[in-house]
Amino acid sequence: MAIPDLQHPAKARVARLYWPAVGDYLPGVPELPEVEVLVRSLAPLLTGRTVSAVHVRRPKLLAPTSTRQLTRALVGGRFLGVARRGKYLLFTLQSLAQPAPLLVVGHLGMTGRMFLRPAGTPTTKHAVVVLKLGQEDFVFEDARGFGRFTLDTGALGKLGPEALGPEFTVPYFAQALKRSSQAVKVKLLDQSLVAGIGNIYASEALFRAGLSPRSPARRLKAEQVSRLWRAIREVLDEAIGWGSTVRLDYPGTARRDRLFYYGTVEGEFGTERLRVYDHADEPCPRCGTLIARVVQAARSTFFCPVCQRK
DNA sequence: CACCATGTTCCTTG
DNA sequence: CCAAGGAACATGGT
Repeated sequence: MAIPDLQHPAKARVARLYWPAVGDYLPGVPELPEVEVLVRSLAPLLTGRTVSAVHVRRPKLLAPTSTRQLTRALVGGRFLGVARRGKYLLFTLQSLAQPAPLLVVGHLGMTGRMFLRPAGTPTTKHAVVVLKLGQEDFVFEDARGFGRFTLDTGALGKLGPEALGPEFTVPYFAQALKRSSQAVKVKLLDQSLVAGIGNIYASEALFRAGLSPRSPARRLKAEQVSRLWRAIREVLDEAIGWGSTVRLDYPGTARRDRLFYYGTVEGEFGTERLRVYDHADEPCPRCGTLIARVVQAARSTFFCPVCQRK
């Protein structure tokens, strides 16, 4: 299937902010590419910095770690690095409390954000954790509270291979899909099968591969599995590339957070990126047929009924 | 005001 | 034990 030209869409539109300023929330949730871009931007800002104090505003998001445990572990600690596993952020620190490097596991949930801001800035309404780093504060805020910031690493063990990693191979993918009668779209969201894909890029990958989201996973032919595997890597790689080419301004003022893009609202934030997600009843960029929206496993799926026949 | 959106976890059912 | 399906969680937006 010919891959439509993403860089020069026939009908250029302007995107809306992926993570707008607080008080201006729009649909959209961070997946692997957004977390990767965030990790790359946070790593140089945090590495080497020492935590002088910890303020916990919403202890629930640390569970099962207590405020006291997190504080004891982090105060006096020094950041060694920031990495990513699936949609999780991994912060490693040299703690005063123990000789071995300490791992803090973060997750943005649906509305989480992490950024640095000058020390002394008033705490925002949805702040979960604030780490004092001398001249600056590292802030994790989350309006809806599905995110995490914890010493508990249990969730990591349940993750399948990284979507962009060497262990996610075509043979592995084919084997994993063969075991399920569920729709392929639903399986793409299964973090134990492959880690990092969420609702947005699942629809995008299936569109790129020209496959129906409703095909039962085990019915895909070898050639279709290969195409989907390739589409997943391309879609995620491209999204990371877009994010990392954008200047990384951290929030503080509205309209300066330019990290992530998607959507169709007119604005000054860049060019439309996504081809089917949230585009119900708009023309398919490839054939012009109206994009359909269906619900699978209680999540919206967007696809072109013509380009993505069973 | 009722309902929607969403990632993850937990619970139930087969 | 596993696969599948659905509820629960939380809360701003519509």
